[in-house]
Amino acid sequence: MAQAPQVSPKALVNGHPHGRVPRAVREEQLLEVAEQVFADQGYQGTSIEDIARMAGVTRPVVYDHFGSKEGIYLACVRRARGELERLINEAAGTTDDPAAQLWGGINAYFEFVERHGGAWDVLFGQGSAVAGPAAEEVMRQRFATVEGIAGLLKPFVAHSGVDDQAVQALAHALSGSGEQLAKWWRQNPHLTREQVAGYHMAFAWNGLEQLVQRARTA
Amino acid sequence: MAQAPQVSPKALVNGHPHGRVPRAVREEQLLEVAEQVFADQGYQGTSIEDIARMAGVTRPVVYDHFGSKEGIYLACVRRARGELERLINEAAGTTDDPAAQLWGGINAYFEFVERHGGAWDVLFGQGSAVAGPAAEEVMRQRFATVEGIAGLLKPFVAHSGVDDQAVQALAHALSGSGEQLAKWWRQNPHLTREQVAGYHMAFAWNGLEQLVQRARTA
Amino acid sequence: MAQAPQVSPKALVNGHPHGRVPRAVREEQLLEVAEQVFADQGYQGTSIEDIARMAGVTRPVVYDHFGSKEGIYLACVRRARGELERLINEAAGTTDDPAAQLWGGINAYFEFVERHGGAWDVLFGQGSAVAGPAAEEVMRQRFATVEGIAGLLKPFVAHSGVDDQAVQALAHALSGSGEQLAKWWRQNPHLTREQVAGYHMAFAWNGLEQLVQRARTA
Amino acid sequence: MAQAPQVSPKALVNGHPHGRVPRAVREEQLLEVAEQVFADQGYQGTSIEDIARMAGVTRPVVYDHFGSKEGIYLACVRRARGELERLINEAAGTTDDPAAQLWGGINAYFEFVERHGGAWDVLFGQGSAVAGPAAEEVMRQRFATVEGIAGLLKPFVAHSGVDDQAVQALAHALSGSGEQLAKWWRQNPHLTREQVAGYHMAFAWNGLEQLVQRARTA
DNA sequence: CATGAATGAGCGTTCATTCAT
DNA sequence: GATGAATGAACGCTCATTCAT
Repeated sequence: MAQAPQVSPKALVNGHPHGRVPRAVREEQLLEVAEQVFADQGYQGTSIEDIARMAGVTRPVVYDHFGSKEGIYLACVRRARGELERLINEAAGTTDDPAAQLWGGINAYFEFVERHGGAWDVLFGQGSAVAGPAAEEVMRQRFATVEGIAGLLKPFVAHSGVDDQAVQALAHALSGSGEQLAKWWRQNPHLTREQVAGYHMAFAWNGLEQLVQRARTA
Repeated sequence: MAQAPQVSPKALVNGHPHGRVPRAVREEQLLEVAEQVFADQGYQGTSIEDIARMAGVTRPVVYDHFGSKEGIYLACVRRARGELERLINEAAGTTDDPAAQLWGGINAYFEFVERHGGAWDVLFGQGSAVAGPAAEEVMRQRFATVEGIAGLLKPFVAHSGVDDQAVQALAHALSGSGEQLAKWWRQNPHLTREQVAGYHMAFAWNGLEQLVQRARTA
Repeated sequence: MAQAPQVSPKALVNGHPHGRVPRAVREEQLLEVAEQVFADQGYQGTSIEDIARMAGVTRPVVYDHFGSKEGIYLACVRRARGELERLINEAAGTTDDPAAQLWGGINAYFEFVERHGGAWDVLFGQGSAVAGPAAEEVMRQRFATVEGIAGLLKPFVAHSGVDDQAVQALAHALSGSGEQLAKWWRQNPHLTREQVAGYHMAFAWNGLEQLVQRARTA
Repeated sequence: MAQAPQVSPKALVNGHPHGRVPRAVREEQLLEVAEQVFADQGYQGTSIEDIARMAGVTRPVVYDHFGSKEGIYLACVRRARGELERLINEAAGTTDDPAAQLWGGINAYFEFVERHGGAWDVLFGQGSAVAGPAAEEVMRQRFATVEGIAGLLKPFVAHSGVDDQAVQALAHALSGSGEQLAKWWRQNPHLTREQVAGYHMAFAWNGLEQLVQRARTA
């Protein structure tokens, strides 16, 4: 009679795989854990031991997979940023209308904030507090994302007399305002995503002029 | 006849007072040094020894004046933020026209970036990379500044149907976009202050809509 | 008809056999690799991983063959010393004339230095820097070689009133001077083997007295 | 009445100063301790903690004084070598007769072996087992000593047709034979200093030729 | 007001070694 | 015969902080 395939029972301890585990699985698990820990305690406040303990392994396992503390940190950052960019691009790709596209992108960003809190923290919150070489790499990535946003904006302002440099500036301003609004939201969790996204849209689309006009004529 | 005030000849070593020095002078000097070091090396990358050495004193002196590493760091942050707020408020106080006031505030911010590089770095750049209790205090201060900006915005949108919460949101967006533009500027020093301030003004005042309109009709 | 011996086509990777390989072959290969690595990086500077990587295998293979780091190190040492002793004895066995025999032995030693650089390094150079139990075993082996040299000297000083202990002392002195001359040579590669061997021969055969006499009468 | 000067009672614990101790004293003490520990356990076998514990202090004290493990090791080596050179030069300076000078130098060396066992071990025994950058520095120092010996030999072979290079070779041979004889002595402590020195003198002064002649005519 | 000496605690990293497959 | 995964135990080094002087 045919034997059922002998699946070794990967015991789950604390929701984490325990004992011998394939490389790819361990890697993913470590990233997940590390994201959380870096988000909670920041880079300097996190020790490799913290990550290892929470993953139910010993320190050398972490080093075997990521080589150094900076290594696993940057891997976290890359993963988070990849996810963020994916969401934004996806949202922006569904329409050709500028306002709709902006709205889509903004919404995507705040969805990211809401649903990938840890990842957001690593990119913009507590977890982003690094210095030294890692900081530079992180900065580079941040600028790359903004570059991407600039790429999205460009078609809509073509022939408006706005040069590439100005578009870049706009992209930075857009991204920076979103970031700070997210921080504000985090401190005021009673706000809804729609509200915050609405505020961002209003500011980014209309600027302050129209509000001032409206106030004057009121 | 009036005696000239008896100034004891404070020997200057490395441009710093050496030997016994009145408390207040030492304090100011230590803050100056610390600002520079924190700006250059970040919080975690700076040791009390670094600060003490650059100030030409021994570590206990630093502890005597500021109690702890966090202590001197927060003192730096407070000093820098005080200066920033002073500049902004001063600029905003010289006019009643909303656009002019916004322009003034924005300019004040980028003047701060240009002329108090170290202070800016401590507030928004390398030097701002802290975690833990200090980070929270820093965050509180950041929000206080934004609160101040909101206070400046408020009169201009009164009766426009915009509530306080929305004004706060606008203030955050304004501040966040400025911050990110400053980061961008720092990476691209060939830009002039006028340019960057102009980009910020354009975005904050008009938003993206007008640009898009202009592009469409081009 | 006679079959050609069925040699399984051992794929060579990096000049090393790859995949499954007979025990004896692997062993030899590992020793070769280890000699080189120990010579280059010293005992403490070499990790089992280094050896395994350079041999194109994984660490457990090394353990399977030599049991421990000390194990493979001592195997290296033994191999090298065996080779050295073989060369010296061979050279010494070809004549009965004392001077010729000394000259032969000395030449053999410096030939070893020249042609088996790695082995020499493991015995006397960088690679010989061990401490602990391994160091004692190494010392024992070194003394055994000297014992062998003493055995070669003995016939020539028989009946000269020189006892065994003195012969041993001579053998140590002879070996020590050769070792240091080899170190000197290694730092001054422009010297030829003949020169260095000549210096050693002069010192060991004539001592300093004759030189001094010659200088006096000059 | 005059107070006796208040000498703070430097408590000695384990023969070592305890508590606060002037820098120079601590430095000397640490070197003494380190020499012993390095001699006993070798470089790799010694941890900073070992040294600190034996000195009755904590690790940072060692780092404060010597900066690194290599730092304190090299300081040990330098001290030991300084002492060795001092002894040899002193002995060689008391006479103009070549044989007597050689005898003096040889005796000085073996006195060093006898009375500064730890120092000798650091220079030539267990303790000398280092690799890497430290090894190179150590090698340089060793060669410097030999250079010094060559300087002593030179006057005596002037005009004998022996060039500088040959004198260097002789100095190396002399030093190497002494080193190995010392190793032999260490393994055979029943030998007296006079014996070992005598063996070295015989070898270095007469070489093997005379012995062989004597044996032939016996 | 300031220093010299010292500590306690922690962290990043490495490595020899093992065992199930 | 060989691998992939993991561990336990150190170790070098740094740093914030304290206290007697």
